[in-house]
Amino acid sequence: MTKITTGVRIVEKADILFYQQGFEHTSFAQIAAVVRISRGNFYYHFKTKDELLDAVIRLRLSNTQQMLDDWEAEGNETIDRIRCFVRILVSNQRDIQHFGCPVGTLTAELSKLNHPLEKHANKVFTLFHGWLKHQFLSLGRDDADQLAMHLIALSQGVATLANAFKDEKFIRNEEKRINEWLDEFA
Amino acid sequence: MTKITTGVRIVEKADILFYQQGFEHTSFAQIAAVVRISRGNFYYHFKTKDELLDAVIRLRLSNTQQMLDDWEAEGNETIDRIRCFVRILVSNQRDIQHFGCPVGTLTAELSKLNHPLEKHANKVFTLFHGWLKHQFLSLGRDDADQLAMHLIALSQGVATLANAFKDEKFIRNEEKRINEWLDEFA
DNA sequence: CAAATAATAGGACAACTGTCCTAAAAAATC
DNA sequence: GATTTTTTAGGACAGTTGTCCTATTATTTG
Repeated sequence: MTKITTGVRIVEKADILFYQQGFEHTSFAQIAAVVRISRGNFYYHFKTKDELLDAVIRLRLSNTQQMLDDWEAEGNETIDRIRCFVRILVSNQRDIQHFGCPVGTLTAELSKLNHPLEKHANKVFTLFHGWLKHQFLSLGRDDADQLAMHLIALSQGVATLANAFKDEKFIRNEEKRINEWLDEFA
Repeated sequence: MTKITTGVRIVEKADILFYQQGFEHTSFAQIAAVVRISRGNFYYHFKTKDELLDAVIRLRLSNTQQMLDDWEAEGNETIDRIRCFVRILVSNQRDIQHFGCPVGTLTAELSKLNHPLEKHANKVFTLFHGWLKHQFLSLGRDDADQLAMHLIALSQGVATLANAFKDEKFIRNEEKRINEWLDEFA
């Protein structure tokens, strides 16, 4: 049982708050309150807000990579691996309705802020894209690149509308539609 | 030639800045500087930032309705009317790459802020949805509601990824894909 | 032209932001 | 147990935020 350092706890809480409230709208004071440290102590762990954001993005990259590796290791058929990706929409349905997709909303926010870490945040998208492309290539598709982009775009759109309309049925409908589309590749 | 009042100019500039920089990240001071009025004078036109946001949303609703009415009046076939909607992605390509979709990004931001005007902003989506549903109904589809949602979701996803990857070709690819999908209904 | 209304400018206000300093407490090391 | 290093708390700092007040200038109305 390894001890969880304060630095890690800060990043984990910041990760959640950035997702639920947005990066800019989340203040040091609020994170400090949630982590239960003083604002002054914050500076010891992270000198700037961007430094903290960088750590949050690295955490997300690591978590995403881990998830993709797990899907790869489960020993499913390729097409079912892709369905794992689609299933995120359903299993994270509640959060998505409340806060949208964590990847899409962060990159959108950083884009508007002209934030230097925008490209860094986009790497999460690149991770998904590389993995999906690899799957479609395994299915012998030479348009794997486009197919991967298309599938990510689809799920992004579903997340955006689910967040706007808070409609549970909509996600189910779209999941079904996507899976039917995937049947063509099986 | 009707005179453009200062109040209207404020709303128009705020509309642009909210789109390019986000609602929260845009300050009164900045809008005042762009409109070339003093910060003090701002209070005469809009008492609170939410009041200004409300006006911006009403402007967007009005502009959107106008655009939909124009598409309706152009006398095209129904399927080509729907293609008008798809074409926004291409004709607004540059802005979308820089700032994403104005509708999707605003609703996403307001959702994270838990802002009371979130539902008001969502009405722009409802406008598009109602119009698209009507078009699909004209094509005799009894799943017009779902089809309209699906098409909006698609374009939202395309906008999100185009913004993240700044990829011009991607939008073209997806436009083509959507139009091929629409061919089935012709 | 005079009176009333509309519009503007400049600044005050408290609250909050990210950042940073310093002194004290806790923990680890020797 | 003494010393060094790590971690913490509290507060200061200048800058910005949305909001609001008041005095002055334009414009319209009678």
